[in-house]
Amino acid sequence: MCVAGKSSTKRKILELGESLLQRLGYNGFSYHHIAQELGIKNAAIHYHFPTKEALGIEIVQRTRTRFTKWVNHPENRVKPVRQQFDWFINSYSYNLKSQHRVCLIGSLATDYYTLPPSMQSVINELTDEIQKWMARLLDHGRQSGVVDFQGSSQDKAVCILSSLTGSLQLARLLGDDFFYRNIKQIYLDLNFTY
Amino acid sequence: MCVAGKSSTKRKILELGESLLQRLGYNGFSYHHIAQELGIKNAAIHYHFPTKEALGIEIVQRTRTRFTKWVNHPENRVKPVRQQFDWFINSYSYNLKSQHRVCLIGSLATDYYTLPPSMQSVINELTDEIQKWMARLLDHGRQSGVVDFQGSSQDKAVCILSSLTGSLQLARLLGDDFFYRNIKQIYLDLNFTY
DNA sequence: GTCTATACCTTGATAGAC
DNA sequence: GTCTATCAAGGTATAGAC
Repeated sequence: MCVAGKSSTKRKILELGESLLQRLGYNGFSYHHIAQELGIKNAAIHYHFPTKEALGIEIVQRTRTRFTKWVNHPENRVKPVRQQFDWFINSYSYNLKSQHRVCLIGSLATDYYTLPPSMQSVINELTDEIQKWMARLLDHGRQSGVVDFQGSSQDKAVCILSSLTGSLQLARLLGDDFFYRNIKQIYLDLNFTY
Repeated sequence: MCVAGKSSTKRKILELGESLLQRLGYNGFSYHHIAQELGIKNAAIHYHFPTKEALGIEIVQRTRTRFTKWVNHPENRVKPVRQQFDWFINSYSYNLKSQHRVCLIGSLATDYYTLPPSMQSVINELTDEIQKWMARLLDHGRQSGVVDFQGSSQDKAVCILSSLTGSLQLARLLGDDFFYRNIKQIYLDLNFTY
């Protein structure tokens, strides 16, 4: 037992599960993958997560908690738009560098209609939260003259989030450069003043 | 037997397989799905496609053939840039309208590391061909003054392809409007002169 | 070309000992 | 918390009759 948070094993399962989910897809990884890599048995995982669904939900909620915490942290809320934007972009670059993971949302989106409804719900909420945050950030940036672009902030946010999701996936087929080209173009099209 | 092309059943399997692949992912559909929906038995599918890998490859190659044929057709090659671009965009809209399919490439990209190497190859080739075509189209469009954008044609192509791939997926979570907002923004950012 | 029957494997999940 | 043992279900694939 671990008083302050999850037991070591539980945390390891969550982290590896997240990695596998992003590397192989929800239907592409199994408890066996986890068991083998952690040197434990199938049943041990079921002790921490009774069902695969339960594991999946906690993986998503963990990501959401991380995002919400960062975004709402007083220190970060007052950061320049550029810095907040960079932080978000970097989280995608991190995925690319970590064995070419695709983003959690994209991974679950392609498997969406094979997922239990409970998982569909949590991934919806996460995505909605990110979308709204990005639209607000762009709007704020434009009003303060830091960025410039055509159209509504929401449409621009949609476009950027989509291309981040997609480029992480296509980079698997066409090479890392595909992702970095996309990033470059995104920054170019935002006309940052500094 | 069917002299001019595939037997009726084989074609039905291919079409349904493509649909299932784009709706449920490569690891999310099985021969049982196909058998049930077509009212045939498991073994009948194996007669036409000895392995799932063989089926997957032919689905991808069919898509590639369709693309190559359209793009290289003399009639289409001389079409205005705008019309060629619209055709491509519409093929994505069609996926959205067809039970929220994601694009074939995006679907296989998330499952990429669980796929047999032979499938990885064909999907790579398809994607590369599309990417190059799009870059050429944008380049041609800019030189003839039909579109205007910042940066290289290749980077812009990467950005557009990525966002199309991603928005089709995220529209499953956040609604069809997500996809259409992306389309709107893409056109806006290209500054078509007509 | 399609069927029945079946082999074999992987998967998610449970029971009960330690 | 972790193990052994086991299960039922579902997956791909094959053999052979029709």
